[in-house]
Amino acid sequence: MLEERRLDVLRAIVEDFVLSNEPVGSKALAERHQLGVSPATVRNDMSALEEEGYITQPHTSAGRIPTDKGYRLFVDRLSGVKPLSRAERRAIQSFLEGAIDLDDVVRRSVRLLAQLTRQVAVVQYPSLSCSSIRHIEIVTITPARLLLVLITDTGRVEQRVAEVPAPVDDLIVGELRGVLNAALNGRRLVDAPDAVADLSDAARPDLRPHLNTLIAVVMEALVDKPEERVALAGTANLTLSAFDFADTLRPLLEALEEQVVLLKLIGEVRDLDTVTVRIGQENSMDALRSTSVVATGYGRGASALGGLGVVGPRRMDYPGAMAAVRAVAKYVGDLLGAD
Amino acid sequence: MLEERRLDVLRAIVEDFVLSNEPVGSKALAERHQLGVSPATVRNDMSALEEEGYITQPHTSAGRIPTDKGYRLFVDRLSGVKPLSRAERRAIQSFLEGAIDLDDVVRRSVRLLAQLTRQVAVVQYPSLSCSSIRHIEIVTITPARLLLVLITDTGRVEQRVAEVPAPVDDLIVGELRGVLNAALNGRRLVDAPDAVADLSDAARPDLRPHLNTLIAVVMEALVDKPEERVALAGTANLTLSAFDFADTLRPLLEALEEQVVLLKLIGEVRDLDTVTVRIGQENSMDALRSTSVVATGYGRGASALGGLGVVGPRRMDYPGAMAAVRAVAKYVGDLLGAD
DNA sequence: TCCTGGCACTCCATTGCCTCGAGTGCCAAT
DNA sequence: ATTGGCACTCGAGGCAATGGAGTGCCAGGA
Repeated sequence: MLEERRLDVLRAIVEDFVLSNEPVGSKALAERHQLGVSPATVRNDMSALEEEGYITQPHTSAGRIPTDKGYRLFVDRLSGVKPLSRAERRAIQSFLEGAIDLDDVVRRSVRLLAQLTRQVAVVQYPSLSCSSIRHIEIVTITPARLLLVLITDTGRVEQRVAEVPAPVDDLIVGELRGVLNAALNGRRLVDAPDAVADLSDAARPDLRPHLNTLIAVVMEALVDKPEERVALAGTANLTLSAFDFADTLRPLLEALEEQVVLLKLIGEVRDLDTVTVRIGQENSMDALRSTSVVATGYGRGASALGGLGVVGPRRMDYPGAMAAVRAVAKYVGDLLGAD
Repeated sequence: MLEERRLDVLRAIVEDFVLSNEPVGSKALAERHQLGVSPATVRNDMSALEEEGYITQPHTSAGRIPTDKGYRLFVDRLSGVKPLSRAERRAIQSFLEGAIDLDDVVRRSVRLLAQLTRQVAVVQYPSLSCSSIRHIEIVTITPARLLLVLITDTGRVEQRVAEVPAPVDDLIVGELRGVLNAALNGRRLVDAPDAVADLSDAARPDLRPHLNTLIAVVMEALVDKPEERVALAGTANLTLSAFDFADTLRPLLEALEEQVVLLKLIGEVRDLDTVTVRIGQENSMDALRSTSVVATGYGRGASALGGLGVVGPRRMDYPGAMAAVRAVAKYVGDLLGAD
C-alpha cells in the first residue's frame, strides 16, 4: 500500500520530468496523475523517496528530479518496454528493406534509430571474428605485389596488400588462391589461425614462401587488427536536450568521434536478447557519465554479430528507447544473419 | 596612401576579431597594430569602410566586425596562405604514412584536417567515376546468386548481389569472370558502359543471359548510383566558436550528417590547384549560410579524384585553414594517386 | 495509523533601476 | 589630411525588491 504508492509517485516524477525537463512539484503531480491523494501526502512520499536517494532537489524550494538510482528503479521495476506504434514498425521495415549491401544496411539502421529515438544512435558493423569467410581473392597488382581481398558472409570486405618474396605469374596466383580458399572457405574467422597453421608445410615447396607471406598478411588483417567499425548518427539531437552546452557537449562529441570509445561501449553491452541500460554514473567511461546508454546486440543464433544502441541524456524516454533499440536490432539481425 | 591604410585597418580588424571574437574598437586597433595614426583617424577610416559595406557594428557604441564582404576582400587581397610550421608538416607526414588501406587514408586525413584547423573537416572518398577498374571478382553464394566484387585502383571495393536466370557452376563462373575482366580491367569507370555495351553479343550463346544480368548489375552499381561517400570529423570543434547554439548548431549538425549535402558542397569546390573559399552567404546551401567553407580537390594529373575541406564559423583563420587544406590535399593526392 | 489542510519559510527567477565604460561621431584646430 | 576634445549612446553588470512555486512541519480528522 504505502510502498505501492511511493513507487507510483516515483514513476510519475520520472515521466513528468522526462517530458518537461523541469523539476516537478507535489501539486502538479497530484493533479496530473490520478493518485487520489492530496499534494501534502505526495510531499511525504517524496520526502521518503529523497531520503532513500531516488530523487533529489536542485535547490530548496524547487521540485524534485530523479537521481541515477531513481532512473534505475524506474527502468528495472516501474516501466515495461513501450510497444512501437504501427507507423513506427512500418517505418523500420520500409526503411531497411531497400538496403543494397552491408554498408547500406548499417547506415540506414543508424539513421533510423536516431530518428526513432531522437537520440544519438550507434551501430556496430558485424564483427569480423563472428563472421565466416566466404571467399578469398588474390589480385595481381605487380608481379611481386598482390592484393588480398577477403569476403565474409556478412558482406564485409577486407583488403590488404602483400609483397611476396619473388615475382609470381598468374598460374601461381591461381594455385595460391586455390590453396587458401580450400583451407579457409566457410571457416569462422576465429578458427582461421588453426586452419592455416600448418598449411604451408603441406603445400608444394615452391609455393611455401609465398604462402607464408600471404598467411602472415591474413593473420594480421584478422587477428592483429580486427578493424572493428561503428557508424554514428543523430548528433544533432544532442542539441535538443538543452544540455549545459559548453561543458558537456564538447567532451561528449569528442568521445563519440572516437571509434575506440564507441567500440568499448558497444562491446560491453552487446548481449543478445537483453537490452542493457546504463544510467549516468553506471557508465564506465568518463565522457558518458552524464548520459545514459540503451543498447543491445544483434545477430542470429548464439553469439552476437555486433551491437547497437543510443546515447542520450539521463533524462530519456527509456521505455521508448528500449523498444526502438530492440526492434531495430531484431530487423538488422535478421537481415545480416539471413544473407 | 589613403586607400592603402584603409586596407591595413580592415586587415587589422579581421585579424583581431578572429582572435578575440569581440567587436574591435578604434583605440585598441591603433594601439595593437603599429598604424602610426591616432584612434580618431582610424575612426574615420572605419566609418568609410562601413560605408562601403566591409564592416559593421552589432549596435551603436560597439566596435566593428567584418561583414562577409569584408572577409572576402581580406581573403582575396589582404592575406596570403600562412605557411605551415615544421611541426605541422611533420605531423601530416607521420600521421598519414601509417595508413594501411583506402578507408584508413580517408579516416586519418579527415581527423588530421580537423585537428590542424580546429574546425569540422570533410574528406570525400575518391570518386568512382574517376577511378579505373583493377579487377572484377565473382563469388558464388548459391548457384543462382552471385556476388560481384569490383576493385578499383584507388582501393575502393564495391559489391552487389546478382540473381542470374539459371543456376551456374564454377566453370561458367570462371568464364564469366574472364569475359568481364578482359573487357573491363584497366578501364576508367566512365568508359565502362561503352566497353560492355556489345559484350554479350560477342560472347558464347550460353553465357549471354548471365552476362546480361551481370552487366546490368555493374551498370547499376556504377552509373545509377555512384555511391559517393564522405567522411567527417571534428564536429566537437563547433562548440569552440561559441555559436549561438540552439539556433545555429542544430541545423548545421543536421546538414553535416547528410551525405547528400556534403557531396553537393564538395562537388562545387573540388578544383585541383585552387583552394576555394566560400564565405557565409556565398554558400549555396541554407544551412551553411552562417559558416565559411575552405576546400579544394585532390588527385594526380588532370582531374580531381575527390575533394576535401573544412567548415567553420565565418570568423575563421582563413590563411591557416587554406594552408592546412592545401597541404593535406597534396599528401592525400600523392598517396592515392600513386597506389 | 495514515491522510489532509493550513501555515510559515526558503529561495530562485524576474523585473526595474542605476552606474560604468567602451566606443562612436562630429568639430574645430593644426 | 590628421588630430585632440567632447558630448552622446547603449550594452553589460551589479543590486534590491517582488512574486510565486515549492517545501517542511504540525495539528486535526477518518
